[in-house]
Amino acid sequence: MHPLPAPSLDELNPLERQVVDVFVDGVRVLGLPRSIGEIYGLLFISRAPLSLDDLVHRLQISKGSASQGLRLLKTLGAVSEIHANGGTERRAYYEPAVELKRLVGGFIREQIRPHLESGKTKIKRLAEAAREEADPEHRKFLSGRVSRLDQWMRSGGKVLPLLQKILGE
Amino acid sequence: MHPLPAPSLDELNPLERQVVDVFVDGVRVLGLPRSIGEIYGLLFISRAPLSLDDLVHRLQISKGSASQGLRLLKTLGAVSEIHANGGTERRAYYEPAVELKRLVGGFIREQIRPHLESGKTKIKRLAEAAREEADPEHRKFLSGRVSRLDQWMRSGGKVLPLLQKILGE
DNA sequence: CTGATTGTTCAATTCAATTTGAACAATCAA
DNA sequence: TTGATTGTTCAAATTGAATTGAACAATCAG
Repeated sequence: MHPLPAPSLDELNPLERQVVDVFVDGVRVLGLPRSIGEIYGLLFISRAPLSLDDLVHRLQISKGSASQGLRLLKTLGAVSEIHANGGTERRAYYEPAVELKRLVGGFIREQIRPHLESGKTKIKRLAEAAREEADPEHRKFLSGRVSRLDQWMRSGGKVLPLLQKILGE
Repeated sequence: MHPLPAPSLDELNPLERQVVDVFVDGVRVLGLPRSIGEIYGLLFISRAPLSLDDLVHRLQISKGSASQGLRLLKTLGAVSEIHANGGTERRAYYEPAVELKRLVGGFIREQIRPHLESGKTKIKRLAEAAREEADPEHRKFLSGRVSRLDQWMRSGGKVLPLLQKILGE
């Protein structure tokens, strides 16, 4: 009479499902893995903090995924770990950071800045390579392009703190 | 005496290779495929416009990849197609757009705005779902979270034109 | 100590996005 | 028309990133 397994009590309700989907979509735009969106999304719409096991059961993801996902979210400053009982309890629970400023700041710091930095280094090397071009006309062209690249990087560096500032209001 | 094939004349020289790598890296941050970075990068550092076949040979990518890559770059406004002889020549050549403003504008228009739009729609549906929660306390919590999401979207919408403006200087 | 609980690590697998390549259009010259 | 050239499309193959899951710490209670 019951050919299908009973629905798990852990399943997400429709609202939770929708919210999680919004975040799954959102993080894809940012180039982050789906599990990150799932985890943050569920935390975001849950009234009480959730444990790693809660996430594993409700999202039906592996412990490994949950653990790694939480680690990334922590380094992004997007979730914080709390221990009940004034920090004496062993089990950790997680809450989302919900201030846009904080989220954007963490993302910029962890995902954008490192690329800007390594970009600067590479462009220095490019500038040297361009100077070695024999033909003066072509050398001029190459230097022009390299310095444009450099200009882009500077613009990026300038705009990031501004972004954080604007989004912090 | 020559156990390895002679190096293809089409290969990128070291400077070109470096530039292409910078762009490959750059577009990955933006969530775009490697081929996009390769194509744009080579155009960026080439003095003369290149044809599709030039790209295929020098980057050693398939015609399909080159064709699709160029299409995306055109919709982003990052390359323009030119036909010699006042537009009478059949073969198309491509040049990169090198103004940061234009590049950022195209990216925002094609890759960011659509997500913001669809996000808004989803959030409207979320707001309805939240109103259906029976428990008043929990309903309050849910509405709070949904309206925070809405706030984020608005901030995003506000910040994009500002970004374009700042980078256009 | 032993067993239970909580969380991490990482090699192997899975999955999704990109790339390929062959077939197909479209345009032109002879 | 035929053949050559240029470019597009899309199913299939490839590749690389995310996920899994089992083994391994680490911490605690009894």
